[in-house]
Amino acid sequence: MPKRRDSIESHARLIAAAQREFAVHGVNASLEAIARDAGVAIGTLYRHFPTRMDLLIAAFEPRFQEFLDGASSALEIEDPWARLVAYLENLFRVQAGDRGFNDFLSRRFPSNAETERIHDQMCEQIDTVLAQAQQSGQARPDIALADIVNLIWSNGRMMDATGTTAPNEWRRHLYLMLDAYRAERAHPIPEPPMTQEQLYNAMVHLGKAY
Amino acid sequence: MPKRRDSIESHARLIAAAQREFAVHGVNASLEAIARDAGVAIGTLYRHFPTRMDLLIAAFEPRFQEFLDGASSALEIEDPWARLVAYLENLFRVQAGDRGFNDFLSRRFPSNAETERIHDQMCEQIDTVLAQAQQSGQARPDIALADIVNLIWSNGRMMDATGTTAPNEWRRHLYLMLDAYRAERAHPIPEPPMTQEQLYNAMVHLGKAY
DNA sequence: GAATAAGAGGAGGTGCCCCTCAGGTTGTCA
DNA sequence: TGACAACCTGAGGGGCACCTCCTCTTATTC
Repeated sequence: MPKRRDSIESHARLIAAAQREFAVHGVNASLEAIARDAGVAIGTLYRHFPTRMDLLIAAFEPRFQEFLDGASSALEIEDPWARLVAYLENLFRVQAGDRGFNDFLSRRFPSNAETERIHDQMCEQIDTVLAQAQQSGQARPDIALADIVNLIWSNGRMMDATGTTAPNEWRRHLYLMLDAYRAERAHPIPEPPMTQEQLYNAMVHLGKAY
Repeated sequence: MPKRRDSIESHARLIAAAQREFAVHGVNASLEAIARDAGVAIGTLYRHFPTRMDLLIAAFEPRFQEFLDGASSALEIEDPWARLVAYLENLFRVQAGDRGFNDFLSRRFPSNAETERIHDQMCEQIDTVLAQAQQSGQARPDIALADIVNLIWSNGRMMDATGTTAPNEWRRHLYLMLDAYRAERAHPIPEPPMTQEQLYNAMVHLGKAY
């Protein structure tokens, strides 16, 4: 918590700039560009946020809250299928147009306990909502968490391509995929889903940008 | 067409190295890394391939042939749905494990007439195969070329994440999506597909790497 | 209003990449 | 075998990004 007035201001400007830059360029956005955008020197950025992760967490905290609020509402829905749909719609809505937040949800950062906790929590929640829809016979039994994460990944790539020109395309993609998830439309899938371990490693691997 | 023996050899080594590097790092792979991998100096690379695009075309030519051969076989299948499935399975099989070729198919390079022709041809083919499966009542009528391209994009991101650790995951994803494409008991999708123009722009935009 | 500690600035070292070009090398052909 | 054109090399300039650290500035406090 900084004390000096100018320090507080720099802090706020940096967070705002980071949100803008991460939203457009993803979590690997240039820190120098963020400092420029905030109107402060690069040294000031590093004074406030020694690592990229510090800045990421500060920038996405409100967005993650937004996600949690929406998730709570969704989880109150009675019907398991409708609950799954609402949960996923909320999950993707908060990502829409924010390339960085999608990156953030797509990956794992093993060296950071705080984000690991967030991800564990989210994965567990998705797992539960999905399992309930499967138990009710509405969702096909042969899909898994990994398939949902795959959908998150796809969404990121769609943003890379469409930028801001097709801002609702995520919703089309989601509803199309939901039709694939329905039990009554299911046909056998020739490959098993990724194991938990494969999924985890893949989410980490995504961080080693290529 | 180079004449000197050493030149021919350099040429071949460069193409081989480019195939390896593009496969792992995508079409933006470092040209210096390719030269290193080929065991030639960077100047030699530029002598043989003045632009990145020249190298891309040389590197992917055989892979594209492979695709065309598989596509021909698929197109001979009688049943329109089975034809669509075979066509897509071939399309994704040739991309599997080659991040660069996926990039190549995912994008448009408006400044290069040769690749534009290739892409036009491919889009037209997909459009036809899809339309036939729709006319036969097997594929739902509310999907379009853009949805298939979306699947190509998704595939690329899956490769980013899984690398070589889950080499058959593309097949799972494809078959899941095929279930979404089936006409029987399809549910309405709340958003329209991208227009041809939006799709084209998105494919170009993907090139402006972020 | 002066002292001070916290903050801001930004030059500069390092690393990676793009691309060019001057000068040395070598395969080929007469 | 000698001459030459084609070829190869790699240093180096320009860009961008990361990150550090020394210097200067300034809000605050007494």
